[in-house]
Amino acid sequence: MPLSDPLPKNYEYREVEARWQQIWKDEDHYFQADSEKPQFVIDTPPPYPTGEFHIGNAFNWCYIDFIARYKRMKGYNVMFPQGWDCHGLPTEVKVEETHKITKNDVPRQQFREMCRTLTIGNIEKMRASMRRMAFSIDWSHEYITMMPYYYGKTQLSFLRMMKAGQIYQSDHPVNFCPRCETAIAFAEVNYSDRTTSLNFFNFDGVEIATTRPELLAACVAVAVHPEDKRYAGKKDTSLKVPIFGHEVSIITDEAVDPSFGSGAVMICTFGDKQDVIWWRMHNLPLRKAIDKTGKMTDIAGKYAGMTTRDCRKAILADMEEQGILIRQQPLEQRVGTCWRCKTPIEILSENQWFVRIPHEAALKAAKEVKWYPEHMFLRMENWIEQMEWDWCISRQRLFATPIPVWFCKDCGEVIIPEEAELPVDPTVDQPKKPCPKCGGTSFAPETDVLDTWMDSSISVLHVTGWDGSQKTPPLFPAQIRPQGHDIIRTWAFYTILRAVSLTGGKPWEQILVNGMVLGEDGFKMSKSRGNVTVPEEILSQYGADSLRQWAAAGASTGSDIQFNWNDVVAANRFLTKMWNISRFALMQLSRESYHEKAPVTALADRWLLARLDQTVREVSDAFETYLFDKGLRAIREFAWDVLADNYIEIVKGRLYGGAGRDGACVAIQTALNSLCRMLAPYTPYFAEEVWSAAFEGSVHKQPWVDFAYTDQQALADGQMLVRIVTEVRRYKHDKNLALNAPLGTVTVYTPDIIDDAGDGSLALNCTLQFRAGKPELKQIVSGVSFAMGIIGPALRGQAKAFMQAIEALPRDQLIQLPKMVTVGTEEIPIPEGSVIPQMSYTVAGAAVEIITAQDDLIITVEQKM
RNA sequence: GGGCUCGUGGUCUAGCUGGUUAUGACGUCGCCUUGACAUGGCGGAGAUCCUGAGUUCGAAUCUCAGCGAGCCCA
Repeated sequence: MPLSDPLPKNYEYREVEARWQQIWKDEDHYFQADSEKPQFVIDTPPPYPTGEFHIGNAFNWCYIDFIARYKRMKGYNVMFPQGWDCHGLPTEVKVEETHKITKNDVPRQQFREMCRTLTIGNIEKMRASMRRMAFSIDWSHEYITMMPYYYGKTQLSFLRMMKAGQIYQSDHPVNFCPRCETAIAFAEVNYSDRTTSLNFFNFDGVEIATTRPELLAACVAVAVHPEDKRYAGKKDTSLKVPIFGHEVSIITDEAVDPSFGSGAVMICTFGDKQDVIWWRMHNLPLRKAIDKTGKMTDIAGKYAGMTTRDCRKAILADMEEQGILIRQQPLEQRVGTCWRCKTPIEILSENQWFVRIPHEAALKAAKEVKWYPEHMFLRMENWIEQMEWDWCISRQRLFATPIPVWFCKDCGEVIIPEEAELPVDPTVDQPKKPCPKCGGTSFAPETDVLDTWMDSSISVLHVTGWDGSQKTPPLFPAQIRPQGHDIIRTWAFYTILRAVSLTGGKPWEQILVNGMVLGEDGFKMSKSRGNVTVPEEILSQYGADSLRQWAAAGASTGSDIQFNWNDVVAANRFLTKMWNISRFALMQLSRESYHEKAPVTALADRWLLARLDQTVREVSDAFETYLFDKGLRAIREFAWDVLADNYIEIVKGRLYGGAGRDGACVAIQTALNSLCRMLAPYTPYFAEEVWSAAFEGSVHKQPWVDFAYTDQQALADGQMLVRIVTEVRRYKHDKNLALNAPLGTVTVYTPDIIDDAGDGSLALNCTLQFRAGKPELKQIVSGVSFAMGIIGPALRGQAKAFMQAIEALPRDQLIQLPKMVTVGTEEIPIPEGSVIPQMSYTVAGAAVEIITAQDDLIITVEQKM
């Protein structure tokens, strides 16, 4: 064993972490294509390359890395790929800001190139943080969605689904962000509260309340409740729209709330989602009053060209002038906003591309996946069941995967490329053949691009080796998807949908859902709140291993986790403690040679190994079910409480003294070895540093701990030994004695005699003798306790009265319990073992002093005079 | 308005398939520099387990209602 150099006094995480980062090789974590081992493929989330790896990412990746490292040690062929979900609006916005341009100021291709350059730089920065965190990523399986090799697959998946009839083009109302000038999906709509004014006005004799007067030009009907007596007989009569003058009918619909305003509502195309429902149900005409840039269209007459805001003011002013504006009142409402730019969305009817939602198949696949924690499945179920519209996948932006389609200028036919031609950019490339329908040779490119989720929702297909040549990719399905609960309805759902549509099966066997990271104040981290902590700050103050422990132990799996410096500091202290334990262990093991195969016979040594056995099982179980907090707690308890505070203190004398030293050395060596392995997934730097000082090779190449040691007697007696030590410590403390002060003869009375191999005497600096049974002292009953586990089931409703009866008995009767007791008017038998008298003792003579007197443990001391 | 999750010492947190003295950390108080560690050891104080009702012999744990928080959705 390489034990020549003692460990330095302090654990310098800065030096250690930097050093191992240099020594470890990327290849150590590569997935081996030709391996015999069972595969464990992780469908890692591809983060958006903002340039900053934030604490939410760090938290998520810690979970992934715990799993990857554990599974490797368990003998799996692990793939921990790393993707980058590049496309999207934030990068476009950043480029516009940086270059002080708008997307239309430069050629399309040049703008996209600027986006790519920015993205590459951002990825570079984030990779550095991830390496510092010691994430065991397989960099040979990195993917960047903006690269041709990836977006070609996105396009291929588009064509396949289109050919299968799962993707279609349609004129349909969609959520539209006028600021981003693009359609967005429901998943991208957020809702926020705002106060607006509800305007009551005279609509050709009917009072109408509306929050959107600017949509008057788009009014296509007025609706009332069928039972509303105020409008009885008015059904199908027509009204003249004020200001604009076109005629609309009165229709009836159950969904109108008669108690809201006047009970009559104007239907416009489109003010909100309800308008869309009515529009479709009643087959109403379409009047587009707002265009894609949020300006009024020609049908708005003199208001054309105004923004919706200006138009609202102008129309309200005109209504007032005409004397038809009755009154206005404030109204709290929730308005849909674009999740990226917070602009209120409009619902516009535009020609867009859609993916059909296969509700049943998606739900079935979602059910087949094992969810951790289980209840997260409900979120998916609720989402799928309430989806009404298909998924709008076209976007009117630039930095995204192009939709691989042209239109024949002569006949309008949709032209698609051969799969072998992919990737294509229809705004650059041309179809290779004339139009199959009319033979035309001039084409218009589809300038719309794909929703970014179209890229990221095939991550699992990409990492499992999908290239379109096979129905099921070679490594499909992946074993696990780790992700946050915020993207269940997006990434998780879309991935299931795409896997079902393209392969017919579930994408992963398991999904592990982690919580959100909240700030120290318990609120979501946000710059405006000033409660943001970045991983780099934690890394530079306490190191990666401490941050990783916070992620593991800060909250149970699935719960949101509050960031907390205390936990990071505590994690750091644990490393210090563990370091000193390791130093002590290595010092002992190298101080003098010992027999590595020596039998372990002393009680303390057997107790340590039996407790280690328990710990190993607990930690292994925790990893199998992804309860990382539980695993780390078990390790800490074993290392700190069992090993350091009790075991080492108890056997120190034997380690220095000589006799029985071998067994202790074997026990310590075994414990240290196991601890390093169990810590390896949590604290890879620390575990490697200690392992390399004590053992051969890399801890990360070791198999998971395979240790079994069952010894019930040692567990019980060891625990008793710990109690004895604790009691004597307390006694010395109470007597203001130093803990190593000599104590004369201490006698321990327990039901069965304990053989501590002389450890107790050395540890407590006294002559410790063990006796079975009870001492010759004056016994008194100080109280009584009950075994509820016996009394409850045996006596049910009589339990309380029974206990009261027992407590009412004279205390001295409890030493020899009677067989029966009177409860109320009834004599009932006392169940075996149900009543436990609490004994205490007094000193008969002055010779001994009592340290403690409990039911099963009495300790006396005979002070040397 | 609906769904999900949660409410435990000053702070954060475990337990929550009902049954010893409710776990641990941070903080706090006292004692101790003992040959791994003062970034430590030992000991202590500190909890109406959000409120109310119910089920039960027994509730932090199960049920219902209320209050409050977070997330997701309408």
